[in-house]
Amino acid sequence: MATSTVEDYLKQIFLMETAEGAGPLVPMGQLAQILGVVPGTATSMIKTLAEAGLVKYEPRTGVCLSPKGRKLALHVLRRHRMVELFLVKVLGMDWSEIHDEAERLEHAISDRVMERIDELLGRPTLDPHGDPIPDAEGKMGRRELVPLVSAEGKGWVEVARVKDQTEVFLRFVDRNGLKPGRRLQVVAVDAVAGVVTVEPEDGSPLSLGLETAGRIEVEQRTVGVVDEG
Amino acid sequence: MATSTVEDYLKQIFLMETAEGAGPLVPMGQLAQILGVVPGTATSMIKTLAEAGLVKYEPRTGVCLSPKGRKLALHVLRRHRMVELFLVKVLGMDWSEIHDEAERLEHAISDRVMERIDELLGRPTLDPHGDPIPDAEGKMGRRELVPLVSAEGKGWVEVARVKDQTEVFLRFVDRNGLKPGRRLQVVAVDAVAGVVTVEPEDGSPLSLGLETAGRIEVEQRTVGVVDEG
DNA sequence: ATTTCCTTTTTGGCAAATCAAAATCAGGGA
DNA sequence: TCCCTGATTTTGATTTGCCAAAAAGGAAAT
Repeated sequence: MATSTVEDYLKQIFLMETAEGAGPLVPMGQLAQILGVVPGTATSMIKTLAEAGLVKYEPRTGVCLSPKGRKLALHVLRRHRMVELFLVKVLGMDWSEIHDEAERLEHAISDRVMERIDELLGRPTLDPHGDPIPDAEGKMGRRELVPLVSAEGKGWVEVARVKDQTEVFLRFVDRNGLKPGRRLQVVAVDAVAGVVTVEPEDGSPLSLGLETAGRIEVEQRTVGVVDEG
Repeated sequence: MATSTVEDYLKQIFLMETAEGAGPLVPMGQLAQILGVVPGTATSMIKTLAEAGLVKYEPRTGVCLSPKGRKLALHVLRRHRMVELFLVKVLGMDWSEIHDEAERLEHAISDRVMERIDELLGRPTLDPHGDPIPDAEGKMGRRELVPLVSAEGKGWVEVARVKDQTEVFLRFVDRNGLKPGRRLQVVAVDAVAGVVTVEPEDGSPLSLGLETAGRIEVEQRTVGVVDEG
C-alpha cells in the first residue's frame, strides 16, 4: 500500500499537471513548494516514485504521472472530494472548514466505506467547490466552464466552480452569494482598472479584482433570465 | 500532537488496565503481543512515553497510564467507538466489518467532526458492541453487567455486550440472535461438560462453550417475561 | 545455593521522510 | 566565450518506529 505521503505527492502532481497553463512536466521546485518540503526532499521522493513506476522523472526538468500513478492519484482525489461533499451534506459542516479535514481523512477511508458514502450521497459527480469527483474507475465528467470575465454582458449565468480552497476566500464567496449554484450577472469588466463588477442574485452588487474573478467559473451557456421586480 | 502509534499504545494500555483480572501494571510482553510488535520495540516506545509523562513505567514490571495519558487514551477510545457506531447507524455497515475501519479512522478524525457525529447520533453512550463511549471529557457511564453463566435460570435477560471483535464471532452472534438488545434465557450451565445452553428470543436454542459464553454479557436484572405462544 | 527458564532490556541496524547546506547544472547576458 | 544566477541534485544527519539477536534479571525448582 502507498503511504499517505506517496498519495499526497501523486495527488498534487495530478492537480498541477491538469492545472491550466501547466507544461507537460511539473518542475521539482514548484512541487516541493506546494507540498511544503525543501526541494531536495521532493527530488529524492520522486526518484523513489519513479523506481516504483508511479511517475516518469526527467532529471532537471520535472515529473509527470505514469498510467499507474494517475490511477492512484485519481483514487485519492475521489476520496478527497467525496469526503468534502460528505462533510457538508451529511455532517452539515461549512464548506470553508472542510478542506483540511478531508486532507487527513482521504488517507484513512477504505473502498468499502467510500462505496457506502457514494451510495448515501446518490453517486454525486461534483464536490462542494464544483470540482468533479472521479468515479470508482477514475473517470470524471468534463464540463465547459468559463471564467467570470468571459461572461460579461451575457445576462444571468450560474456559478459552477470556485478554484480556491482557503477559508477566508470561501467565506467571502459564501457571504456574497457567489457559491456554485447561485446566479449572477457580470455587469462590467474594466481591464484597465483590473476590476470586474458582478451582480449576484442574492447579494448586493460588488467588485472583484481580475485575479480574484479568475478563481470563479460559470456555466458557459446563459441561464433563464430572472424577473427583476 | 501524538502520532497514531502513540495513540494505539495508550488506547491499548487503557484497555488492558481496565480488563477484568488485570493487575495494576501491564507487562511489556503482553502489550507488545497485542500491538503486534516485538517486546523490545514496546520497551523502547514505553520509555519514550514515560519521558513524555504519558505513562508510569516500572522497569521489569510493567506500565500504567498517567492522568495525562489516560485522558488521551479515552479521547482515542471515544473516537474509535463513535466511529464504529457511525459506520453502522449512518452508513449501514455490518457490525462485523467495522472494527478495522474504525482502527484507521480513529486517528484521522478531528474534534470538530467528532462533535458533528456525536450530535447526528444523538449523544450516544454505547457502541454497537455494547461498550461505553466516553464523552468529550472522557467520562463513561458504568453498567452492572454479568456474564451469561450468572444468568442461569433467571428467565429472560437482555444481551448487553459482546467482548470479542473478530469478524467470525460477530457474524456468529448476529446469526444466532445474540446481539446486544436481544433477549434470551440461559437454560442450563453444565460446568463439567463446559457447555452453556441458551435460548434466544429470535433464533433457535444453542449451546456455547464456557469460554465463548464468557464473551457475552447480559443486563443483571431480569427483563419482563415474553409471552411464548 | 545453583541452575534453568522465561521475560525484559539492550544493542546494533534498517527504512521512510525529512532538513540544511554544499555541489552541480543550464541558460541568459556581458 | 565565460560567468552569473536560479533551480536542482547530492550529501550527511536527524527522527520515528520497527526487527533480530544478544545480554541481563528474576523466580521457581532442584
